[in-house]
Amino acid sequence: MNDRTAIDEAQLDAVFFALASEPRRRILDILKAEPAANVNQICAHLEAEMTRFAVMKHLNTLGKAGLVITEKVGREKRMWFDPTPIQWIHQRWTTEFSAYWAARLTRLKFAAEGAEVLPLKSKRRGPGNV
Amino acid sequence: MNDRTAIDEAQLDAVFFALASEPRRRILDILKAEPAANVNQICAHLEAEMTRFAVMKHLNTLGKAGLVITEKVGREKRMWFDPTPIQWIHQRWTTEFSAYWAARLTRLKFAAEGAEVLPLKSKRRGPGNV
DNA sequence: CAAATATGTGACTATTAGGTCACATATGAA
DNA sequence: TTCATATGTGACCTAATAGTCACATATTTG
Repeated sequence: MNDRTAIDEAQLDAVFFALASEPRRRILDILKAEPAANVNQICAHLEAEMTRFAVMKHLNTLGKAGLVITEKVGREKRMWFDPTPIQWIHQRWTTEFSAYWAARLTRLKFAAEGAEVLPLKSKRRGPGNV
Repeated sequence: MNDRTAIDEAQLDAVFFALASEPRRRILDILKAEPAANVNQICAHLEAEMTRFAVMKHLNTLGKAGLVITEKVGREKRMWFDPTPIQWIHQRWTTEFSAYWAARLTRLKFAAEGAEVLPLKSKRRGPGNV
């Protein structure tokens, strides 16, 4: 396999969703600064804002996104930040999107020369689109 | 100002949230392939899956994230994909996270040599954390 | 003007996320 | 065994999202 370029859309959803939360990004920052931290150690940083249960839910979300890996050690759970999913996205952006940026310049130049960007010929149903 | 490095956390939330949806990413793809498209033209690509109103809500979400810019032309609204917010994130990842990747290798090497990764000395309240 | 087109708004429902809590399990230590 | 620690589970409530629809506005065209 080793298919590093194929990106599952559902996995993308999970990663973006996990990152779309300031508390969860904070948790990743904590795990970056304090690798192998357990649940309570992470909670210690967020005591003022959240209970242990909320933190556990966030950790679960991050785990489902593949951004946090865990290892059970005795009665505690050690956790690490895993940047692999971020590398996927990074790759997608540096390929697909950088190609777009170049093409975009071309189109803007084209539009600046006074041409119609796209002909308007939509044949939609009446108002309401029902 | 021209402060390209400062990233507002709320704006980050908006961008990640907007990208955490397969339909919204599809809309961005459509806008990349069809710049200056109006609402109905975008709807034409999603007719089977969504009504016009749902598409408008997604466009609104993308607009709040700064991923789509609009221009009113007569009675229609032309739209473009704006990759600027993605460039912010891209920058953050290529600086902050690449620094972490290097540090992580160091830590894994350290851990592999048999050392305790972190001393356990949490002094939390009893079970339930109430 | 009247009719068709392009878009916008507010209300509504169903689903889901965020957060808290009571309670349960698992492990280590005295 | 007894107790404290570390984590897990399910229920619960509130708020926010996704999607649909009836209706309204603005603009072009005949």
